[in-house]
Amino acid sequence: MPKLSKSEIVAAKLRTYSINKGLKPGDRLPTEGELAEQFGVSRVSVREATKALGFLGIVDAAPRRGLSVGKVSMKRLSRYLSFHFALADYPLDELIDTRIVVETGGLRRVAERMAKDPSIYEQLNAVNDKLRRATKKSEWLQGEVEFHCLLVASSGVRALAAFNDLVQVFFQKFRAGFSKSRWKNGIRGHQEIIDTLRKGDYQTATALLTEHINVHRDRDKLLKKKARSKNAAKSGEVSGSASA
Amino acid sequence: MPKLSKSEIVAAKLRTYSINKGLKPGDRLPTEGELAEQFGVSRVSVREATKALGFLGIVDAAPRRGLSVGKVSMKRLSRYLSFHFALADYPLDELIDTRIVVETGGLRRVAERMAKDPSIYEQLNAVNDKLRRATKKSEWLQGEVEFHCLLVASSGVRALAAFNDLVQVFFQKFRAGFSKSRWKNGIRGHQEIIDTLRKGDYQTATALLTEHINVHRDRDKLLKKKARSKNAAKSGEVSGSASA
DNA sequence: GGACGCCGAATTGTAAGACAATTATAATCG
DNA sequence: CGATTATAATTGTCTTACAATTCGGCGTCC
Repeated sequence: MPKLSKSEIVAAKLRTYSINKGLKPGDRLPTEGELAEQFGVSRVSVREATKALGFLGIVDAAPRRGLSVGKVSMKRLSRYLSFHFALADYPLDELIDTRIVVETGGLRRVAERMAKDPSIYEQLNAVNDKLRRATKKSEWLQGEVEFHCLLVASSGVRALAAFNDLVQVFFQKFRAGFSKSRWKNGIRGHQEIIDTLRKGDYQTATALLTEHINVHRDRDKLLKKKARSKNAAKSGEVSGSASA
Repeated sequence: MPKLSKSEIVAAKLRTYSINKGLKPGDRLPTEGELAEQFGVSRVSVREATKALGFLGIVDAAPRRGLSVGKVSMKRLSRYLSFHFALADYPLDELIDTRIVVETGGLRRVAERMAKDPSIYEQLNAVNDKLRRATKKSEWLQGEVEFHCLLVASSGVRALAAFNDLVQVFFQKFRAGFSKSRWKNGIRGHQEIIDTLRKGDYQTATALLTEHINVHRDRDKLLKKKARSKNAAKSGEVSGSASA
């Protein structure tokens, strides 16, 4: 159990403070100086906490205006996470399992809401259309994530959607090496899924979506096999030191 | 475009630095002092950046060892999702939906793993036994959360478990007013669920668990009806400290 | 009387220096 | 050779100070 630093404690206290006061995005917080006094730490420690939270958009700071509560945006989070993907490896199998649980778990509600509100289908359709028009890989990657996030968000279960945003960000790197023929397959799969949902058949849609996500699992196995045979050839890899 | 603060610039430079050097988790970074000199800023600015990245687990810092590239963990990121939860204040219905999706979503894997490893059943059983011996409400509350967390953790999908831990915490306040007769029912429900899982019948277990969680939904409707007629003042009782 | 600009004060942003806390490495002793 | 202690390097925290930014009011000019 790692000991928490003061700035982390301050961050935690800020959270409970926000909860206690029932603060909503936009509400003002005490100034750094007041927080320092209230928490019994120096302004530096408070700053390290608020600054870190500021990176994530959780708090907003400006001179003279002071601190205020921001809105946590997964976009913001993913900005700082993005460069880390190349380095960190979360086990793909578990990520896929997670995706399947979260995405398929919302499907019944998506179908229900779709029946009441046709615009949900239209939105999903629009994203998939945009995906068809994508030419650059970056466009496609973004659209792919957007589709799956919108799908879960369409369930109306916002907590689930927030978590899913995060998972998608983690997953992004595995999508990177997809060939163009796979794109087309994926887009067809999306269309099948939302069309099936519109008919109210969420069970078939669940099977389709599960298959759609499981494609990555097969791909990963191939990659690993390749890596193994390559590794067998040269087995003396030591990572370089970091100092300049 | 908002002007970037120096610490944000430092964070960005750290990114290009890491990418250029091709660093992997565990690799060492220059010290705060060296970075400050290299980037032409004070150590304070460097610290604000590394601290923020440290919150996310992207960098790891320890005295004498210095800075190193860290491994991003779902658990770590869940801490920031908790801010999201705190600020968003989701209605109970959505939390229940979330719980159902996450907890039932893991059941198939729990059953599979249980077949291979009987100790999983034993552990769940032990927690439920402890629950039977509980006398104080606080004991029961803790045990209840422990059971549901262990259940999801038993699926072996760690990201899902991390998220579930979070949901349980936010759900806890709704459990507070349960009567003792409900306890007994809940414990019987737990037993049924794990016994059914041991038989490998995860589908029946899914139905049982869904029902078990849905009990809270009914209760909430009653409470709301009462609250409407009373139209009482709101009580915001949340106390907490930084958990380790 | 109203719009415009300017000035001052409050607050965050950045800096430098010092010391405490922690821990990896080296030195020492049995 | 192993365990223990000493040392040094590095982060963690505090204090103080000042620069940068911006909000609010005040005065001036039309």
